Amino acid sequence: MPRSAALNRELRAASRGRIIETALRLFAERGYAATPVDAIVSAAGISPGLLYHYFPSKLDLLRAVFAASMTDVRASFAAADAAATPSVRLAALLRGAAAIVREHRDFWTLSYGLRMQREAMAALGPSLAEWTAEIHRTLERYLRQAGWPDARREALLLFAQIDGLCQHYVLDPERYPIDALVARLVDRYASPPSPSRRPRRAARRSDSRRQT
Amino acid sequence: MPRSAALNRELRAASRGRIIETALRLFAERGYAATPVDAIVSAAGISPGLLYHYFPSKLDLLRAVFAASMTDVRASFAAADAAATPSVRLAALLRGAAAIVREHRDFWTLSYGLRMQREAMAALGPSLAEWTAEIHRTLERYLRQAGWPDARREALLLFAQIDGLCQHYVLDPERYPIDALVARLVDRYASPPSPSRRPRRAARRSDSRRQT
Amino acid sequence: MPRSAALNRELRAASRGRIIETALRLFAERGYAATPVDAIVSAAGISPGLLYHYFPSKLDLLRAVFAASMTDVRASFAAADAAATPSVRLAALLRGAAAIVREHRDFWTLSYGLRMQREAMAALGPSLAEWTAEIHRTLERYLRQAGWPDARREALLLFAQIDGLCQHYVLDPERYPIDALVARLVDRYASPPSPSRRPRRAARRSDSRRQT
Amino acid sequence: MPRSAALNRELRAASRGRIIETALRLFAERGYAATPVDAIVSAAGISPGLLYHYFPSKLDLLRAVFAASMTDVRASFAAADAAATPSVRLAALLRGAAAIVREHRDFWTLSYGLRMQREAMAALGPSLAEWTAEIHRTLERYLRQAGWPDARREALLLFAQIDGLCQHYVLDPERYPIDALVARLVDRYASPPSPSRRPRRAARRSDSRRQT
DNA sequence: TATGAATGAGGTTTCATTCAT
DNA sequence: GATGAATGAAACCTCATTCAT
Repeated sequence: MPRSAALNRELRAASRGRIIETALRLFAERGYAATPVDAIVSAAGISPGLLYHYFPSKLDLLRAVFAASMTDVRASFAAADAAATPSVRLAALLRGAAAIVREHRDFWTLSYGLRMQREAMAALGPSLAEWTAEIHRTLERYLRQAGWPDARREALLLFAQIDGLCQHYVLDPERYPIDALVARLVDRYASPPSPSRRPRRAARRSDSRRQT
Repeated sequence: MPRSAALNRELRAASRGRIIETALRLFAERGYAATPVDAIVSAAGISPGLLYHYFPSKLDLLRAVFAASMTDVRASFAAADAAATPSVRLAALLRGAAAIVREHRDFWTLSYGLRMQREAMAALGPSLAEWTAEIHRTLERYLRQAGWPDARREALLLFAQIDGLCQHYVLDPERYPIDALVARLVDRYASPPSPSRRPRRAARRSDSRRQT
Repeated sequence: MPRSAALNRELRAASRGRIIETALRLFAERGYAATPVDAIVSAAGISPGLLYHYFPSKLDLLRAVFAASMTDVRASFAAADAAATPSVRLAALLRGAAAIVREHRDFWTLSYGLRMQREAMAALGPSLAEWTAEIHRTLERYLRQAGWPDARREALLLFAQIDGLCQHYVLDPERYPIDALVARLVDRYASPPSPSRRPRRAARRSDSRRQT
Repeated sequence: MPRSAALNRELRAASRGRIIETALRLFAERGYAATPVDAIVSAAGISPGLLYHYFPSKLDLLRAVFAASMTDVRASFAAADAAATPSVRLAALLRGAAAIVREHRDFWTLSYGLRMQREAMAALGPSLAEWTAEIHRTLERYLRQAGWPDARREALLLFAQIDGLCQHYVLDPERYPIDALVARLVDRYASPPSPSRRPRRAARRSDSRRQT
């Protein structure tokens, strides 16, 4: 009976989904290590057995939580990449970051809380670290394409700033004016600094002109 | 006859100090919740009883760890405040942040890992949150005194950037070029943007007209 | 498919019951404070986790032990109250006390061992103290109805005597002749002292006069 | 220097005494098993080392506490024994029991709390049990000498009653009218029951006449 | 698919006791 | 005689996980 199989698939997906959502919420609130499986189980209104039916261990549940959120995150960044010009892409990336952090607040809370812990990160696999590196490379590329001098360092500075903004937003989402701040950032990075302010870098200025 | 009071003081200070140091290191490495008291105890080479002789609970130990590090942190910021002119103060603050994060890497690792967790922060008391607010106010004051427009938001941007830099440094202290990045920041914030730069936006507006 | 609800109920009742029984026995033997939870756990042949699955703490287990026994105790006293005449009721109450203490020896051992400790009693709640007061009121009522003068004090005396008997029985159940003693008490309290007996004291007074 | 030796003896006695007093008070309040040595130590204002200098273990301290109080208790009963006639001796014993329990409330609280626990009693040695048996024998002797029929059982009844009274007093010393109740008991046991009420015991009555 | 009773290793904490001085 | 830092076994309790149904 194909119908019952389909129904089963739906049930599975629903249950899995609910567990992941609940786990994400609680992990974000209390931290991964400080959240008992029982807390997730009772918040999700299921039995411990069921959770272990879907996830072999608490750590695997954490991995699933990450995987689920990362899919969305990657999609957003891919969208930014589709924009026409470098500076538009950069603006899209910055605005996208703000949008993502607002939509996936719990995920970022969890990530920020976890990323300082070597062991946990190792257990999560290299995906998060790789993603971080990728963001940095992307920023660097955008900045270079937009004509910024020393794009590597500039990317590090900008990445730190975005990361800080997102984190401060997540810490106080009600009051932190992330949109206004991102708007100002977008404005500031709309074009590379005018050469007149940095006489030292006259040489480089000519470089960037050539690239244009 | 009992041990002399001075010797007792020394013994106490030594034990307390060793416990706090060890706890800070392990909390930073594995996270507070994921670090068993026994791990601290055996790393410090003492008995569990002694730890509880000095600290009523694991949470109190965490508080003591914070208190110990915050003393140093405050001292460093106070030093920055002593500089003569606003822009020198700002530079001192930025450089001081980098210095502190390098000297107290474990402390910042721990703080960054913990600050996302409501419960833990509540248990730690308002001191950390207050300190954050104070940093922001200080930054805002320095920027305003240095003649920056919209100092409040500028302070938020700058704070986010410093925070991000420190965090990225802490994540990869061997390779992250924090000094170079802070130097660039100092340079960038050495003087407020000259009003003459504003026309750049006007220029762009005419650009977009052309595109239309 | 999950176990049937009925089977679960049985399992629960069986486990809870066995834990309570075992706890009562060990608490009686060694005292509440001197009985490790592990001793109960291994005597009951279960895991520590299961005990805490049913009782949130050792103190709650103690409360449950009390609640379980008090149910029986109350039932017995209620039965005595159903007798027809005051003196029969009194006799029933006295005999009932002896019966109860024999059937619930461990419970009384535990109570007698615990009731001297302010903290423990406070933690157990007012139920035991209230029950004591109730016994006294009941005794007083029976005695008054049976025509005893100064029933209040007489009730205190009688209560003290019953309590002492029960306690001495519990201390040496093999040899203490509680039934014979209660029989004599019943006999003695079968009817109030006849006013005609008072002259005995008058007689003695005249005796002493002769001696003078 | 004999002076310093004498001084030492005084210091010893004072320290020992203070520890015993404090221990008695705390053991009575919280129970022996539930009272940490540290509680005694800090209540007595001394160091743990000093306590162990005087008493090899917590149990030995308990033994010392018992020994100290039992000395007083025995003295009081010896005094009762010195009275001239049996009925006066009985009255003296009853009043003495009330007096002792009032003066040594903590001791009785402790004893009553402990005597239900086999292990603890065994560790305390046979002295308490022996003393109990002795009281019973003494009561029996007094009653027999005063002409009571079936003195053995009567002694058990009376002992139970005294014990109950003392215990109820100890449970609520502010309000329990122990003196009035003991007075009534004394009155009741001033002379054996008049034979007219118990025709069965006519034979014995003639015995008592002969003794008069 | 789903339940929930049950496990047991290990977590935090307590506490009787020791020992250098 | 006296101190108090230090010990370590054991106490209470938690929590990730299993398993019969």
